[in-house]
Amino acid sequence: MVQFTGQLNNAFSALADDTRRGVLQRLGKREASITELAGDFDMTLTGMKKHVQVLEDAGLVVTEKVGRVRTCRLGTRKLHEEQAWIAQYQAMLEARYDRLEDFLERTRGGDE
Amino acid sequence: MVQFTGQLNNAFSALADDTRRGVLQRLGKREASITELAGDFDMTLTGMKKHVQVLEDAGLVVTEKVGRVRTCRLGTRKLHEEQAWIAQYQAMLEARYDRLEDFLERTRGGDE
DNA sequence: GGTAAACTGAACCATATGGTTCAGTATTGC
DNA sequence: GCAATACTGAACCATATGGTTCAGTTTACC
Repeated sequence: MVQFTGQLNNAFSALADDTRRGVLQRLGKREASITELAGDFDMTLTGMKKHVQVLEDAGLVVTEKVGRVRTCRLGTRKLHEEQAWIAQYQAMLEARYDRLEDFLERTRGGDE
Repeated sequence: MVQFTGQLNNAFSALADDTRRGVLQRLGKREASITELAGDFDMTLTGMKKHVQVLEDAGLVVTEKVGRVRTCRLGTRKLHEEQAWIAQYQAMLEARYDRLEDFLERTRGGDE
């Protein structure tokens, strides 16, 4: 099996934070510098830089420094694996529910 | 707006760990005691207890103690909000892509 | 050439996380 | 009643997280 788990860990933990989810939505509207993002989320440059770093490590954001400003944009990661994991989990829940239904059906048949 | 963000934080951070995702899949097959889970994941009882606590706080697992054994089962949380967040993010990416396409289309028309 | 802007890195801080051990407590079964 | 089982709680540990300040460095602009 490929090393999907590290990717899942990174992305899920990147998403487990208000500020970072906010930054993603903000970058959805328009690219932004660190300064802009720090302003929008009322945080120091250094603090925002760290969040951006986390998002970049998770592949959710790419940055490019030209001159003295670093521009942040949404990355290539589309959260397909994360979506797939959740979908598979839900399918499992469904299957369990079906088995329960089935069980109740058979039990009812036997009891009555 | 309702306080969805705390739920998202809890669930995403609960999912950002191999062991915990493993426990969820394990519990999908069959309910289990803390001892069983600790054995399956080669961890102390106390360690596993903490993971189960995190999952329980996120609503992904419910536990019930009868006699001296605490049985763990999958909870009621179906990750719909998390799935929705991801879907909305992907929709945003799509929309951006469409706008880009549109832009390129218009630019090409003007340039050629 | 000098000042301001934008970022960066190191250091620090408080708290959280993921694990352990150890010392209980409560239940079970002989 | 006693030993073993199953869990629990406190304490501890190392490292990570989310933030700060402060002291640079680089770039832009008058």
